[in-house]
Amino acid sequence: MVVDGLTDDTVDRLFHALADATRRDILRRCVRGELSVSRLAAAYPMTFAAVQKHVTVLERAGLVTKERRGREQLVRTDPDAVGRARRALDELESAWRARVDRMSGLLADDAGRDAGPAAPAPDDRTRKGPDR
Amino acid sequence: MVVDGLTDDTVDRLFHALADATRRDILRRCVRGELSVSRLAAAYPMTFAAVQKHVTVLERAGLVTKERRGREQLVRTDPDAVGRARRALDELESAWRARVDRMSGLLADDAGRDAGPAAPAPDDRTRKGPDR
DNA sequence: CCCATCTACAACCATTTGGTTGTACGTTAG
DNA sequence: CTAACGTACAACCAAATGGTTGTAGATGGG
Repeated sequence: MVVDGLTDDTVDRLFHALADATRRDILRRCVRGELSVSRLAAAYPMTFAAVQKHVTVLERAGLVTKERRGREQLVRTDPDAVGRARRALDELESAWRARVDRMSGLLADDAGRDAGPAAPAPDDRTRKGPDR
Repeated sequence: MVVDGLTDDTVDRLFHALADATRRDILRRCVRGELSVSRLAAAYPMTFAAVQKHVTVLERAGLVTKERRGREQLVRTDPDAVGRARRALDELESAWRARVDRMSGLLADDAGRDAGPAAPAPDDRTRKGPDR
């Protein structure tokens, strides 16, 4: 399942990184000027190491970049990253809108609707999506 | 951290549900006409129970609704759900754009830039985001 | 009625996650 | 040089995740 140059794994990491309030907060904080990890860590009720891990997750998702300055490591959110998240969402939504539009046509003959599924999902057991 | 009526928990569940290729695939499949869970399960190399769990995750994230028809349970993706995901992303991005714009002003006096952080993150240790 | 189908749910297991502590290493300030 | 700071990383732990099997309750077809 690769659509727009975004691998399944990429999207997995992206959404997984976003699925945590602390990490989302780090993202918000690190756009208002890059912060060192230790300064960041001081803002949360957890250890430096824990925050460090969160930053790593964000980094592997491509949401954030680290840049060393002297002894500290500055974290900055990647502005393009949100774009990538949005594209992943768009990729999902495009399937949406197309089928929904097509469906609205099918909904016209509402009589035969409870005879069976509107679209018989033509031979879908061809082992498509999940490559995990 | 509640901004647009979207709780942290809500957003957590939303993104977590999206952070799995199988679940995203289920979403794509269930917009082209609602499918029963068993029919859905036949499309994946895993047990019915496993797929059932995935559907539950999607349901608790509000991405999908189940509707009983006879002995089968039809799964349909909620069209508004993507909107909610997008809003969550927007909420993140708005912080972005605002600060980035403000930052571009600060970047003008590039001389003093390596003396310290551009924005001193004014008293950020006020215990904001993470309620986990 | 009986049987096959679809669903629900509990119990279990391996792996991952999110957190901790502890140790080691480079860098800067005094 | 030495001490303090910022970081990296390993080891460990509890809880959640993603999967399995097994059992049991509704429902529809013959």
